[in-house]
Amino acid sequence: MSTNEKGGLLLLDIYAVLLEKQGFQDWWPGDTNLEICIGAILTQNTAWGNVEKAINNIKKESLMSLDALLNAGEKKIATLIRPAGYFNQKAKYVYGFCKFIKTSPFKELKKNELLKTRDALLAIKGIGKETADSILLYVLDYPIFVIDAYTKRIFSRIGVCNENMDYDDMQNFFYRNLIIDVELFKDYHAQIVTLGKGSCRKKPKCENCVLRARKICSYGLN
DNA sequence: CGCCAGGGCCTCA
DNA sequence: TGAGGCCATGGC
Repeated sequence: MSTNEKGGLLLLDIYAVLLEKQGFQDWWPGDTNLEICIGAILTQNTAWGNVEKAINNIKKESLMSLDALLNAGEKKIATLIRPAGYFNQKAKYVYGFCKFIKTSPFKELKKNELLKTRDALLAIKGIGKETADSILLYVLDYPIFVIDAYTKRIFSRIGVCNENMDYDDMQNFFYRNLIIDVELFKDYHAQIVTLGKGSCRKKPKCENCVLRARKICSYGLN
C-alpha cells in the first residue's frame, strides 16, 4: 500500500548520501551496555546534552553499575539524573530496568529469541517501543530498525511516508524497503539522528541539507 | 521570554 | 486504539 514500493532503492540511496556526507557514525554513544540502556531511557523526549550531564553525574560517583545503582536507590538516582528532566519518573524506570537486568543479564537475554526478548523489555515500566528497540539493536545486536521523532519528521518531509503513520507502520516501511542488516540498521538510525539534529530540525535549516543538495528532498520548495 | 529536545504512561472515550 | 494530559531540565 505504501506510496513508494520502489522505495528499496530510495532508502539505500538516502543512506549512501548520508554516509558519504556525514561519515560513519559509530553509534550508540556510551561505554558499556548498561550505559547505553540508561542513555536510551534518559533521552526520552530530552536533549542529549542533558542526558550526558546526568550520565556524568552517575559516573562521577562511580555508580554506573547494576549493583551500585540498585544499592543507591530511586531517590539517589533521581538526584543524579536531574539534568535529564522527568527525573522522578526516569529514576523509577532506571531502577526498574536494573532490577530486571539483575535477574536477566544481557548475556542471558541474548540467548533468547528476538520477539521474546522484545516483549520482556516492553514489559518493563518506562521501556516503550523506541527504547526497547534501541537496546535490542545497539546492545543485543538484533536487526531491529529504530523509529524516532527524527525518522518520522525526515521521511515525511522527503515525502515517502506521512506523519500519521504510527510506530509499527514506520518500522514495517523500512523492513519492506531495506535489506535486513544489523550494521546497516545501526548506522542508518545514527545518520538519521545526526541529520535531525543538524539540518532537519523542527524549524528546518534546508539551506545546508545534504538530501536537498542531492535533490532527494524538496521540502519547502513549493 | 517561549520553544524545543533521539518518549512513555495513564485515563477516558 | 487514539487523543490528551502529564512528567521537567537546560540550551538557544
